[in-house]
Amino acid sequence: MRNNQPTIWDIAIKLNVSISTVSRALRNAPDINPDTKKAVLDLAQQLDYQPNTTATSLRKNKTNTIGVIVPEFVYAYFPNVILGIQEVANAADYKVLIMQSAESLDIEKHNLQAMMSSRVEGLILAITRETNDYEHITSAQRRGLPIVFFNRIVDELLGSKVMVNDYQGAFMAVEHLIQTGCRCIAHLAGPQNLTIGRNRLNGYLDALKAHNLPIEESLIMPCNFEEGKARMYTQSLLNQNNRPDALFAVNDPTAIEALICIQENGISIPEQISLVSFSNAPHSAFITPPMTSVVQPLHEIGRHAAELLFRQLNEGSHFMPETYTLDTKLVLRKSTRQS
Amino acid sequence: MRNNQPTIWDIAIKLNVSISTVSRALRNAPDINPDTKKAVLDLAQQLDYQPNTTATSLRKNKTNTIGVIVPEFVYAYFPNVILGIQEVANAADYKVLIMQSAESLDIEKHNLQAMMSSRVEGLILAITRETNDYEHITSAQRRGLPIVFFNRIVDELLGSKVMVNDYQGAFMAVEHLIQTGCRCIAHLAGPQNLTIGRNRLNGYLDALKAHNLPIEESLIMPCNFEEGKARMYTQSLLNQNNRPDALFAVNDPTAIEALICIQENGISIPEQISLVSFSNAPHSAFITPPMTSVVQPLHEIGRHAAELLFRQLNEGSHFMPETYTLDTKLVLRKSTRQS
DNA sequence: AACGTTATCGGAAACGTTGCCGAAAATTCT
DNA sequence: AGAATTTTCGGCAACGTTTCCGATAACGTT
Repeated sequence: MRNNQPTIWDIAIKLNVSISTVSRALRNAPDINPDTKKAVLDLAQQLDYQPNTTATSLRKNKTNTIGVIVPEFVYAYFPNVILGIQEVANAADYKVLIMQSAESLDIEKHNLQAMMSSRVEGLILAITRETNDYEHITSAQRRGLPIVFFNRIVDELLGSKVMVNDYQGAFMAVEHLIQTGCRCIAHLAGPQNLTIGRNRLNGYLDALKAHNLPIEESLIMPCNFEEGKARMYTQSLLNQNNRPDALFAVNDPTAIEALICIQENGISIPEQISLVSFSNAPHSAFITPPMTSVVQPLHEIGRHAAELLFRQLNEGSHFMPETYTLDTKLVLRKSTRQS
Repeated sequence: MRNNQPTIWDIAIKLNVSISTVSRALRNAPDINPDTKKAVLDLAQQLDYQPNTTATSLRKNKTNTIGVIVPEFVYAYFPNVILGIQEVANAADYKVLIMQSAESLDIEKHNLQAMMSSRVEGLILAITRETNDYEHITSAQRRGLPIVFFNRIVDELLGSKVMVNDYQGAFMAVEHLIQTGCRCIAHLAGPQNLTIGRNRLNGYLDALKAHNLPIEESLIMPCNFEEGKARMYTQSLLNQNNRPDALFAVNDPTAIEALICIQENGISIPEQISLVSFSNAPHSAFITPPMTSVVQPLHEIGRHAAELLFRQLNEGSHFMPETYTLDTKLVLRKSTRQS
């Protein structure tokens, strides 16, 4: 009932040749008579023959598949990166196996096992926010699995990495807030085990220092990408005696939560509080108000990650991991004041 | 360099048993000594053995993989549906192979071939807006590939289908516009070869009729999901002598384009023009102004599609295709007037 | 005419796994 | 004790493909 697809064997008996000959005809083998080759190709076309990739994979010990594991993809960030990945993978005739870890370490481990079991030739990985134990990852690497990391990056892990200039982006964002008159700037921060979280925090801190503004620990909120945290911390910031006049959010989901909270409190943006986000959700331009945002080149992140992975696949063991840092730019919209 | 993963053969020689015994131990075969089974499992664990799924697939003629082809996934709709699909697929221990057709028939055909070549056991498919030739699809079905359609549905194709109550949703939306005082309601329509386009148009038409409003052909714009069309047609609507006082958009991307165009023309929503969309992008609530929208249960669409597919896989040839229609609801926000 | 060369092909093993079948060993029954 | 049964295991073929190796036939060379 399934499995009614023709095989090279079907072609072989129908043409009264051996399966070796059919196989030779279907690839571009040299030692084959042009006539028999044509006959095979014609019949293959007529039967709509599709080579069984599982058989080919097994025989050649090569699956032509790369894996992608992301924490989620309901927000625009990861789908857009994946788009870039698929672009270069398809061009290289590779399939892409996509899995979601749902920000759960257990699911990430499980996904990684499934990837290993599927014998993906390489992996592009953004770890979960709760991944603080890397044994499953290093073990896969010891097995010889090339891994390219992006977005969620930790120093402890070796391998190629694609990141954006988080520090510079954060610095620009906060500097913009200062230049538009904000003096009490809070940061809704990301996980500090991830460079993305640390670098954005450092950009925030250094921008304050560069402009001789004091650093208040109480203005740095550990939202950690966790749903609901940003909303909670924003509320507590709004309740503080010296209410901040600006918020710098570590990413879009965090910023959206803050936005909702601020609006629920009837506080106007940007008159009373400025808000700047870090990401590039296409809808940033349409939310109320249009959000000033540090923009990342999402497709390029995906493309570069995939290209690094394929370089590693091709160059083999003497490939040295590379870290690619892409620039960000600050797009001014209506959630911050005019300078 | 790759392929350094242990096989059952490695386990077999190390324990001085046959590979059959190892195989029996690893699955839950009955005829095996508990002691040797334990020895095998222990060693497998120690070696971090992962079964080679390509070998298993080839041997069992079963890939434990389903395919998903969608036109795009940068907008929130498809990622959310895929989430639902992955949920039930993972629970059934199936992998999900995801491809994008980028609204291109050629790519869709190419993707379908790749799916066949990968021997996916079933497919969940939303065709492109330009798919008007179904030979590649029916041919796959004749081969025995179960296909479940969603979102982009045409009557000509047989198979299970998951849709939402487009007619009812459109009717509610337009009725709401009428009840809030709109009298000249335009429709930014979808492709008429798709039921999604036709049903939403029919809901629009019948709502007008039910309230004794005239139907103007010039108010029905064939945007057809094509990028830029909605913007262009909205502009031409705004230039008309009797400018419409409401727009009903066939989906979110279309509505967003209309929104931009309206705002660029300095026309206020909803005072001068009401706007209602059909979809459930999570950001609908945050755009300027928050958009009144016909909401679809995205996860449920994915879940039902996957469940229908698995039922077909399990029940085999005597499964009769089913069409599942999910209800929509109208969420009132600020892009339409208060009634 | 005998030889070497080339073009073209078939046989067979292999990739890692499963599952049937039969064999040996261990157990139970008479 | 011998027979019958059960438990446990190994051998082997198979899934569809690739690829090495050797065989055959046709050709050209002396």
